[in-house]
Amino acid sequence: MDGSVFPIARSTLPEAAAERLRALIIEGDLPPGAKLNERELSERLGVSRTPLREAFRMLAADGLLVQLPNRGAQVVALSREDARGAFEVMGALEGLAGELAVARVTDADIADFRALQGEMEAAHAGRDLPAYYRINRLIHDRLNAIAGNAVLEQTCRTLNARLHALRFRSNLNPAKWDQAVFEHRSMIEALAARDGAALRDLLVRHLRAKQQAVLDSMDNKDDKNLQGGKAP
Amino acid sequence: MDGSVFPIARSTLPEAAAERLRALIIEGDLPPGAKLNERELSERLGVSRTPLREAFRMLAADGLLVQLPNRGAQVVALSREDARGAFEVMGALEGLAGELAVARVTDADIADFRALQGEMEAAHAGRDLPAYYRINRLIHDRLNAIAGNAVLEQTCRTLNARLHALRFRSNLNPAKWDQAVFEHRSMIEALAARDGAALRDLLVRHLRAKQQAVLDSMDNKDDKNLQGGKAP
DNA sequence: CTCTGGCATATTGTATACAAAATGCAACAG
DNA sequence: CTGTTGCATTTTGTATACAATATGCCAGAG
Repeated sequence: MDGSVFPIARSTLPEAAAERLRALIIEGDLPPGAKLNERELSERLGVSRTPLREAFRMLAADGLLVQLPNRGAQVVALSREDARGAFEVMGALEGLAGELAVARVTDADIADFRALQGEMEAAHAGRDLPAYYRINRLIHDRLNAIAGNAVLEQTCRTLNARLHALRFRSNLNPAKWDQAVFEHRSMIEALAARDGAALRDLLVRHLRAKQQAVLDSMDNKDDKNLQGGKAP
Repeated sequence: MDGSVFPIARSTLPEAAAERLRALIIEGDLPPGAKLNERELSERLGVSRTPLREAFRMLAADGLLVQLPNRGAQVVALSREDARGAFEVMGALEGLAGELAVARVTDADIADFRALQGEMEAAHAGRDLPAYYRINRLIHDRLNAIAGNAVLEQTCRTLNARLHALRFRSNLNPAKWDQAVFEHRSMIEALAARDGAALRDLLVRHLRAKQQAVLDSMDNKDDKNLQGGKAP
């Protein structure tokens, strides 16, 4: 036997249910504040209440649901403050990822990043927002992977899930989009120069800009009813 | 009715079980790598398997347990790399807390911190390690609270639970203890001076020192068997 | 008309029963 | 003696039944 394991994707029912619910929440199919009826959901998902409840616990731990004793689970309604806080934390984490990545990045990695940056700029030029988001995510995930810190990676993934429901609704305005693409280019240069402090700084600023975009869109009246946030 | 809610501490069985298990794990009563038999544990805790399994999901989300499909749950055995990673993330988070706290800290808060610092130094002088740890935790929690970021606070709390099982075993050597107390004094001065960058830097270094202490103790042969880590 | 109390219903919480999978052991073949 | 196969047992996974709690409605008092 060689050392490599071969974990067959043997997903349990609670995990599968959680994944499905996560998608429904992020997609906006289950809107913020929605109350989740156990019986109804278990029938819709084709599982019994027991594994569904375990799925609830998982999603609650991820911060996607809140569970009130004897009153069931509901989709979390992020307040403006929550969103602000989550982006602040995300900034610190991605900043750390940058610092760590600098110490481990290879020339091959940098070549890959430049290629991804090219794709991103093509998506930007073609005004292909979904492709932009996809590549953007790829780049950030890749950076996290290179950082070589499993705890960091998992924490980021969890936080990202929480933010996705928000970020997808922020209709990136052209000026901010241009700026974001430019920032990405600078980030890759800092990485190539192995300048950890600069990269960290860029990442923190980058996240701060995303935060501002999302907060602005939350202030927008049209979006407000979708969020159901606590703030008046 | 006034706006303040009065949530009667009405804990559900899964929550109570999770809390109890968390204590058992952190206390070392359930050592790293220990396999958790559902039937046996449910009898010991006096609950049925259903709420116990929900407790497992919660603790797994906190990173205190790992659940293998059809093979049950076991207490996580943090590898050296995991511990390193968790401290790195903790450093970034506490650094952020420091930066944020600077913007919101009041003079009254600073007076409180100085008082706590006094207690800490007394504990240090009296070689009262438990008291030191208690006050240390109080100070860090307080800083997080002042930072005013709920997501940050929750993330820190989760990570801390994971690290506690390790930190309690690191037998702080005198030189490092002296150093830690000194660092705390500097931190409070930076806070009083509202110097966010300095405070962040101090916190990151402080965490790095703690990390080193724990990693050293993990390298110590005596502790190794207690950890059951993956690394050889 | 509004508020309170109590009942009927719906929903969540917990225990238990049954199904599926893993584990350990023993018998057997090589 | 070693390794493998199949069975018995144990353990986990899921469904369901029952208990406890919350919710909503209606009647009646003020």
